[in-house]
Amino acid sequence: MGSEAAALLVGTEHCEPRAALLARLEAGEHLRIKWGVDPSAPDLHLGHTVPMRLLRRWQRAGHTPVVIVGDLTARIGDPSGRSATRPQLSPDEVEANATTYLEQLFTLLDPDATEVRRQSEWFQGFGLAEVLRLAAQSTVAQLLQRADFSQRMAAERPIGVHELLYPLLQGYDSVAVAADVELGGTDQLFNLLAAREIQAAFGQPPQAIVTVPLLEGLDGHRKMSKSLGNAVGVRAPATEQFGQLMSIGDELVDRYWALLTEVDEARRASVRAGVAAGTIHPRDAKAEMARSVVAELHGAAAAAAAAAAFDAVHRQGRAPVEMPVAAVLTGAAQDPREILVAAGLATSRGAAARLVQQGGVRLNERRLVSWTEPLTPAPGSVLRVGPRRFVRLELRPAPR
RNA sequence: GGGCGGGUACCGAAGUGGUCAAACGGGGCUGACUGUAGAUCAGCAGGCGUACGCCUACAGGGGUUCGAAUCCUCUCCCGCCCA
Repeated sequence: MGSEAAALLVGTEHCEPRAALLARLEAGEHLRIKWGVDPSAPDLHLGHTVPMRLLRRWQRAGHTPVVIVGDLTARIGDPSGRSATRPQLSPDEVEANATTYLEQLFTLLDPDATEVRRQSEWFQGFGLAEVLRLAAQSTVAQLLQRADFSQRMAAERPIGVHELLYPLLQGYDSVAVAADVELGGTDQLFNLLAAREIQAAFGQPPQAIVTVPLLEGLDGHRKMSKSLGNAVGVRAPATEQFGQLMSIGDELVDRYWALLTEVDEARRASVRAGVAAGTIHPRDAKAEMARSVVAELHGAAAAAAAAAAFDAVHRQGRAPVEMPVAAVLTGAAQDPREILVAAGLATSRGAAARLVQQGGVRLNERRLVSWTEPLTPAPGSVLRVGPRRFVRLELRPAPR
């Protein structure tokens, strides 16, 4: 069925060569679809789940995801552009990262129907002669066409020689696993295309390539990235994810919904129309999106609970049911600053004093007006900083 | 090997002898407002001291000076150009 084949490409950006790929899919071929992961950092965010979700769709259609762990390139480290040199990781660190990475991946994919391969499998024994042979497949001019290279050249920023090699190494990965298709983010377009050349040079039929859009971060402008601080962690608690999703701008809601859930286009279209017509409040549309995204990761029940907790705190101004507990009380009068620091709500006494001065501290919902007066809070009192940081205070066990 | 330009707070980036705990932007935090942790507006933003103050900080060491992020010197690191 043509529509089934086409469904595998819904939501993708580039596809090359599209007609040929569709033909193979419609012919019922089972394809090996390659996806590379970078184990230089262990924590995944929602941006990573966009290709993961597409991979799952292909898997369910009977194709085989071939996940390549870039253990070798992660170990070398990548100074790309930044002034700070990225620390080189030890094999153990890379392995640990890879393990947590795969754990998270397999919350979406079926591990039994997934092939996991490591770059080191074929690069470990790679000799200089083979590196040179691989390098001979491309020219500097070709490699410099990659957008971020040419930009860095123009900006007189450094480009490591090994970075030039990355597209070639990734391309060789495709040779090693005989990929039929490779999936990647839009930023990977160049590397994916380069792999086609490498495969051809090694006598293999070139893979088809499919790219998915990059997810914007919570700021709505730059791509989601942990180092930019605009990411939602895959393993973050449901309440935190929900709150973060509720913080995005309205214009981002439908895009997140489309990229991060399997909610069908009809439902999204009707919500879009409702918002446009004024019959659906934009806030409610966003909440529905947030709920379905969180449900993907934590289940529907957890998502509903997160939504309820969010409403309680932010719409009704009530304290959450669950909050961290800090055993900091001595039973005697204490400097409010000490309590704030001990409860982890301030990093220093000076910072604590500032918070009080700015009117950001409440004890049992009564605003503190001065930090000079010692307090004797009863055990169980709730200390609150700002709109959403709550800590329950308890007596400290007597030191002995 | 030679020439030139750099290394400043979470990030980017000003500052080139005192008025620098260091402009400005981003990020963060607080407040007001609100439909939210969004937008907008206002404020805060090294540590210790309730204050005059002290300590630590502008890659690292040494020095000049009453006084240095700013000048000299050595070291380390980075970029560009020439070879």
